[in-house]
Amino acid sequence: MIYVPSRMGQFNRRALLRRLQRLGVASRAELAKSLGMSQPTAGKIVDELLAIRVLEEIEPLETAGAESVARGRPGRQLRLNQSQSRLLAVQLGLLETTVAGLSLGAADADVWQVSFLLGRNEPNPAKAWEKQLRRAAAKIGGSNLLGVLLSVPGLVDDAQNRILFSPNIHWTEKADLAAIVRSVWEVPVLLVQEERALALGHHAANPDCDNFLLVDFGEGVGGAVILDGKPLANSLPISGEIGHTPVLGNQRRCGCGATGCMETLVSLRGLLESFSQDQRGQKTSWTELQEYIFKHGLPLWLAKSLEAAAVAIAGALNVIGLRRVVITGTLTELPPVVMAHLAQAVQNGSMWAKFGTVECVPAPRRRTAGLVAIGIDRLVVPDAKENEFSPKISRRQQVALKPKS
Amino acid sequence: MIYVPSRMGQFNRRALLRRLQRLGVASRAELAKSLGMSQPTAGKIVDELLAIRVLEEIEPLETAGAESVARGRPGRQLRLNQSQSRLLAVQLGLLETTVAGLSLGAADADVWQVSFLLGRNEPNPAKAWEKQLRRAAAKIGGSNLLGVLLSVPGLVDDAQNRILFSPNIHWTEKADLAAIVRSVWEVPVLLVQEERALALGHHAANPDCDNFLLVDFGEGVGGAVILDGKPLANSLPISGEIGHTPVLGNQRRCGCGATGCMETLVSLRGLLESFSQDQRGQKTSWTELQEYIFKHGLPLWLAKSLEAAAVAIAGALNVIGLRRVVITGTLTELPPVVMAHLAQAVQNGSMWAKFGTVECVPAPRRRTAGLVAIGIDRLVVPDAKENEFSPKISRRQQVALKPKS
DNA sequence: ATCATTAAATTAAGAAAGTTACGGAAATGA
DNA sequence: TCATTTCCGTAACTTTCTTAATTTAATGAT
Repeated sequence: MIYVPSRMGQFNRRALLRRLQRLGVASRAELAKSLGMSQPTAGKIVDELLAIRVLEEIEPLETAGAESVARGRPGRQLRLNQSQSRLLAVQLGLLETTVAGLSLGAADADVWQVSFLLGRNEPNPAKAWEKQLRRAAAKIGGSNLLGVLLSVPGLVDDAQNRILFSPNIHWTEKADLAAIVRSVWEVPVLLVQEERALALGHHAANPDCDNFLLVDFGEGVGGAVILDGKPLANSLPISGEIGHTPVLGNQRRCGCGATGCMETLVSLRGLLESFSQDQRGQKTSWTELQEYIFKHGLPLWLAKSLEAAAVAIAGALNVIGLRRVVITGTLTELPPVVMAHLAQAVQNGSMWAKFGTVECVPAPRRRTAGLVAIGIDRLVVPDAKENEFSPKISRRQQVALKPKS
Repeated sequence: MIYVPSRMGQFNRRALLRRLQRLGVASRAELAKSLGMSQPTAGKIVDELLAIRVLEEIEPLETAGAESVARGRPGRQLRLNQSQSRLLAVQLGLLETTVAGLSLGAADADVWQVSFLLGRNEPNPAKAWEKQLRRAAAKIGGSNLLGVLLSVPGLVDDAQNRILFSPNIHWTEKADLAAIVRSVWEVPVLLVQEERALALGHHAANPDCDNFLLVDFGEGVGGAVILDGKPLANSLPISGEIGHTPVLGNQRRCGCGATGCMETLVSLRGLLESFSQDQRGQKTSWTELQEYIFKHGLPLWLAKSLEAAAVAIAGALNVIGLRRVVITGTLTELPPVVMAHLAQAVQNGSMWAKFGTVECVPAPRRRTAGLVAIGIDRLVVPDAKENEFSPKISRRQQVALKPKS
């Protein structure tokens, strides 16, 4: 009744969840062996997670499909609970907001259940958004939820769980989005930077790909870094803003207020602007650009723009020490020659290329998978962060917060 | 006799050492409070570190200078042992190698005790180096050593404790430097990337500066990142190679084999080359450049070169999420207008500048302090790395390594 | 059919490293 | 001289891990 430490081994618990997410299906014994922990420990953690319905046991019938030449007692196979939507994903877009229920085992491509639009000239956008969100909530329901993951473009201040800066959706900077969402569902809410979700989604889909830089091309250009399977983040709220790396000689004004940002060249709008200029000011569209490249190959302006992007990417690779770039978004919709040119330019600027290969590959956006990964990491395991500098941090505080006896 | 876990709380031990290094002098109670651990725990760790002479207690006489208005029993003040050289630092330079004994409490500017040169055209440089090193060892001695820290330029593969690539000192790539040094002193040897040592040294001297990018200008241009007080490093051996970020439009060949690297413009040689070109091919020297800038202000070519460097720096800041750059080396020896221009250019390209200030400050090189920090972290606390993914990693292996009973 | 074999899961016992609680030690000030 | 305050160490206890032993559930051979 005196000593109230943090809950039993969150590290091990989190590690086990991550490993199970990676393996898909595994028995207690497999988990224990692959994590290097003892069977009793893995067993206890599994029991606890089963009790709160985060995991589920699979009937042996389901897996009987695989021919099993096992010798001893077969392990009871486990997986993340897929039977229930325990998480809700909300994606805030430029105009459209989409909402979906997600099971912990979900790792599919993005499938949204409900969506709504917000008028551009809404007088009170925060209020309007909340109203629409309530309507969506009524449609979707959501019982037994662990929490809501809110994917947002722009800078997210993790510590404050607020949006710091959003050049395209300014009203979100003032509004407390997390509070609004919490008022609707009354469960924990996490704001997640869009690109971070994408990067974690890619990681979930490619578990062996543990270190990479993801760059997403769309309205803007944003990035996120995964290091040893975990997002690169520090105590400062900004990261991954690769789109705002300046490009020497570029004079375009950026939405962020600066001049010469890389994204003014290779964002959707930037590309179309360049294309239009190249076509003597004619109005142009995305499909026209696709066709143009398909017919005439890579125009000079695009090659230059890609090289500018590659410089920023290669710089990031060199400083952080990476050898893999994952590209998502609009750029992957253009003919392959575009990605090829970008990849070559990245290769040319990358230190790693001198010792091996530097990969630069396109990939689909897997926002929901990334949100689920974050949800599992931050919502399933009850207790909060554990800082290496004070491993047993906040025990004292916990005593104060929830006194026992 | 069955359960042989990793030694008692390396995390806490390391944390306590780091904190003491930061505080300089502290009592057990102060350490416990500032780390958030209980007094008995801090006391036990301190006792153990005193026993192996890593810490020492200070006679109250020494500290009596400070007027103490303390109320209760005064704490027994502790500090890192300064009475003995427990670490040896070896700095491998382009031609010169320098060796120094360091006490754990040392945090002064670099003071080397012995140095020797290696001829440029040595037929067997590794052998010659070893011979010279033995002679230096005879001079310096070194008893009761915890280990040797070897600062090297170029890419270090931490996992292998080997040099991967060194454009200027190629022979080190083939030779196993760690083995050579170990054959001389017969204690653990750690290879440390030069810039990482500098960054940790800056951190040791400025404990409140927990997140920054350090860029060192010299023969080449290298960098290192400190995140939350710890060097940014992942499982891949390369990082901090900011000097090899390509610069759009730059056609100079770099020692690394690529074309257009930023360091071809702002390294010592790069600056002099540009200066010489600007002076119509006249041969020039560093002091002449200093005087020229002092007299005529910033020449256009230098402004352009600085802006190119700033782009690479700003890109790194934006991606990693930093707001502070520390500049060391040759660039800080030029008139202040140089740093001012660089700082302004970094500011212009940095995302953080939109929410607050971005610092870009010169600083002295503090190699030894950084090496001591690494030594304390990796040599004093016996057991090796602890991975979050398998918190109890290698316990089983330890049983195999040192069986008890 | 029964039993040995094998591997998974559980139970039991114990070690490590933390915690709180308490008491003695060493200073100051009334 | 004594009350007060703070530091430090000891004792008892808690959590969470471990190893070791046992039980359970399957396969294959006699």
